[in-house]
Amino acid sequence: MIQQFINTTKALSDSNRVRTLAAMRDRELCVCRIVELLQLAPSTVSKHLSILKQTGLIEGRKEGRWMHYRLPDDRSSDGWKALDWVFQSLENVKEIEADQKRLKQILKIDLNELTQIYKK
Amino acid sequence: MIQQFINTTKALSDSNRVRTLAAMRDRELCVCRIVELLQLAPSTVSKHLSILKQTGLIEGRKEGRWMHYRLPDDRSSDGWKALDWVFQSLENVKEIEADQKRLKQILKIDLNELTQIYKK
DNA sequence: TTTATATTTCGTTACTTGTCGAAGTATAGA
DNA sequence: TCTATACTTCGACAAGTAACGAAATATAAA
Repeated sequence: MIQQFINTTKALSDSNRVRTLAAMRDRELCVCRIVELLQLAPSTVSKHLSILKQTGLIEGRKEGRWMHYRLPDDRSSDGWKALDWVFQSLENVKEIEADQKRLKQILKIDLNELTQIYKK
Repeated sequence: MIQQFINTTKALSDSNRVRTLAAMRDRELCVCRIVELLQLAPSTVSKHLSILKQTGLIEGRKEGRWMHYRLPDDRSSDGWKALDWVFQSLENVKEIEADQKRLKQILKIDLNELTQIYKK
């Protein structure tokens, strides 16, 4: 089905979703950290994550109250074929580099503290 | 700029545009043949082609009254990095195989005859 | 020069998509 | 058990997009 491929390209045609994938490159992330990175409403981020999950670009794992998402475990999956191209295309893209820098700070924050931040 | 990458994924997130790229894989095509393949209005096809051209996924060449489009000459371009992934993903996709078959018939038709077909 | 042809541009319309806040669900802790 | 928390689902709305036909442009042929 060509629709499967189109679903993947559609999933990749939003910059917030692409930034999310880039942020997950080396680690899994809980929803609240992505909310903090993208500065979007939790409901919006959740929608983005569900789209990425549906196309097999990420996987989810629930741990207590927190939901953690990461890139697929299976390196030979179709999802990873797309991701390899995405990450190659994103090399030296300054917005992504800025995200990586900011993400380092966000990762230092304890999960219990973090959600206090965007509550205000 | 991440926007450059997003423009490419947006260009690839329409099945008629993807079918067009697949059809051009082994040959350049004039607009009227793509109109015949996709069964869309010429103005619609023209718009699709301009989107593909703007993102560097195809190149255009004018010859008399006819406009011919083809994949980029420069195999090492960013466009081709995307195209390599696209074509790999499209392997064994039945809609694309059906297009290739139909395209063979369309290529037999002389350009001067062809445009009479969708005029009715 | 006039007419026919191939394609593009423009304006309109129907549909899709990203966003939010409110409400719902599920889990942890008091 | 009750409350707070982390996330998701739902409904609404604004912005974006694919489609068409009509008009414009450019080239070839009469």
